[in-house]
Amino acid sequence: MKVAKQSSDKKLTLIDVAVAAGVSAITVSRVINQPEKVSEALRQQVQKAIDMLGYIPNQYASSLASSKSKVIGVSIPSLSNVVFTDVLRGVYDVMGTAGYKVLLVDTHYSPLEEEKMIRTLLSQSPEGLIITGGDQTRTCHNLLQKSRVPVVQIMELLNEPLDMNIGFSHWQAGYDVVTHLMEEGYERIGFIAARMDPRAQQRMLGFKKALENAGKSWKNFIVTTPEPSSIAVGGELFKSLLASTDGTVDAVFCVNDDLALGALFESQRMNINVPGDLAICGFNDIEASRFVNPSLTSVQVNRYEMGVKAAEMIIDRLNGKMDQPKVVDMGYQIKRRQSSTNR
Amino acid sequence: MKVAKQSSDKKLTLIDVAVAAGVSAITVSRVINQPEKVSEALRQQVQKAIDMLGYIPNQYASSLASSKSKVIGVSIPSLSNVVFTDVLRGVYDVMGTAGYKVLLVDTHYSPLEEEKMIRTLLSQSPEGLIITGGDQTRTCHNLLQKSRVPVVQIMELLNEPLDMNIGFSHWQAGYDVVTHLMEEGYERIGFIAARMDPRAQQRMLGFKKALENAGKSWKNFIVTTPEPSSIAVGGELFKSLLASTDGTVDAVFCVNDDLALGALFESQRMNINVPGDLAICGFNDIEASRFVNPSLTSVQVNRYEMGVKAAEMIIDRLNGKMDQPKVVDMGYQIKRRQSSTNR
DNA sequence: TTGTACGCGTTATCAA
DNA sequence: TTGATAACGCGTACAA
Repeated sequence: MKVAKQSSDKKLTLIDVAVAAGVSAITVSRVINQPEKVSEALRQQVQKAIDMLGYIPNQYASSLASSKSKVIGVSIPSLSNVVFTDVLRGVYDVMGTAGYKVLLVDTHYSPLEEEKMIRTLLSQSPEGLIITGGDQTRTCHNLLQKSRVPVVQIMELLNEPLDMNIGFSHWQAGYDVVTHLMEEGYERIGFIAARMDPRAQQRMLGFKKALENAGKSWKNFIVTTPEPSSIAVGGELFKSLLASTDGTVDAVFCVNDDLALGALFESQRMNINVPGDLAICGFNDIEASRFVNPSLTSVQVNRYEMGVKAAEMIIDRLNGKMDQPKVVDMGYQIKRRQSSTNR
Repeated sequence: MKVAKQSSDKKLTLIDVAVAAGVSAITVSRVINQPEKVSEALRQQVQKAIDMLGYIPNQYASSLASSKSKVIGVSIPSLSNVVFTDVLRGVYDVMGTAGYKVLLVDTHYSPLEEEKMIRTLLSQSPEGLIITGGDQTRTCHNLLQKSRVPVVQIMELLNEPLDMNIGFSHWQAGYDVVTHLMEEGYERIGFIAARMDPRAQQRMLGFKKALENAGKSWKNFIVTTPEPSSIAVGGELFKSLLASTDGTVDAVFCVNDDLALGALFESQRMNINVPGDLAICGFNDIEASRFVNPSLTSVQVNRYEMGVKAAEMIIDRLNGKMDQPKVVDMGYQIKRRQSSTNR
């Protein structure tokens, strides 16, 4: 026997609302999705029933029927890196107001895990995908291409984007940092990096090339570790660099600001004068870099805006605007601060 | 005319795979979801077809039919606050390995927005929900209760949890910080805070109570702003506090580490000796606090573990383990460092 | 403006 | 172990 208790265990459906409001199911559907197509009177009547019952539409049924998921998949390598969460904020803010849900996955910097995660995302029939960088597995690229879902690859400029692409040249930024240091008169420039993603690799290649172009060797002046980046690791790497260069290094390019802060704090403890005896340069320009003493030279990128733009690129595509550029260079800016100037 | 091209535009379905493998749809379904119920031979045959076609199941159809979404909803106030992303990592790591997808929403610290977001989450038929704190709207609480979805409220201990709850007492932590400062001999203790969420409020109440219990007044010793927290704002608030106390303040309890770093960096620029002339104490114990010079006293909480535990509480519930505790006190620890000791 | 019939892709149920 | 059939809850297409 079917009893229509208000707080029954059964899930509320369109039909329950329809019965309560004395209309048909499709009318309730319209009140929710295309209210302008329902007369004022009925709309209110139905809305009242919806509120009274506390009805919440079943998104699965809706998506299945309409083949519209209103879901955007996002894949980032790490949740604990402000670089990615900054971009995420931009994505969320745009997607949220545009009525899209964001399904976020964390790949832990592993292409294999990323492939698994992207399978997960695809099984949700996302209308768009925002993924980080270009080092996906071959299988993953195939899946993405076959899916025909709009994809934006973010964070770096790629040689062969799958579809759309927004980022900047990490290679050039690395090159420019070294150039800046040399212009400031530093001559023995070291490089420290922790677990390197493809973007960190690019920065390092830019670093090497700049030194080579200046006729310098980087032998013994690069110290890395497979550990993840942190302030602690930055301090350790810095000490290693000092050791491997017999203390002759006079500038350190740190592949990110966490490492740079670690190097700076460590040099403070060692009574090394920054920038007098040593220049330090970071990457990403997190807030602390601007306020620490001495303030830290770093490479600034508009990450939030990158997220916003990536989201907009997806939305434009979904709205049929096919004339938009598929590749966007966000650029970057070297913020010259005390740690590498005023020598 | 229906043609079965391999790279047709039509989406692949179970049936396409079934046809390719020469079995029925339900068998393909079983290969994917309950492989042990299919004979070895058929399983391989079907798996080959799946791989060849690059079939990806439609999660909406699956969820609709099984009324299992394998989705967990998570609601946090901010994506740009490491406090929440730390917890998130724990949630993602556990949920990921348990085969759940995480639908994450950002409420921007607004209960109204949160209500909207939680509606969104509920429309995805989540099997569990992890939400931040207890200041949801009345309507939101009703929705949650009606939904009968397992809910864990995180970050703080609540008087009346909706369901499950994990966190710690921010009030007590605030009280303890002040006690610590007084034990170290500081007597004129100030408090600075930016836009305060309920947890920051609790810390402030603990601060006030501790001063009152010591027979002290906090008049003029509290400076706040509705802006969001940042290092920059920390510096500003610190200067305001100096002004409002005529420079007599000898210790500052900052409601979080960002503000504390701002206060510290600012006092360095003003040549104020920390901890000699001034103690600084933060909250959350982010990594920088441990490494900055002088190192910063702060309140440490195992946020990652909190996320892990919250996820496990949901999963236990889903697995029918009803005997688990519904409230978990994560506790906290005051990390006494240079900024408030060695006076 | 409102309603009817049907299909979306999968799984539960039951039967073979 | 495998398969046929009927849901799942909603939206589309079309009709009234």
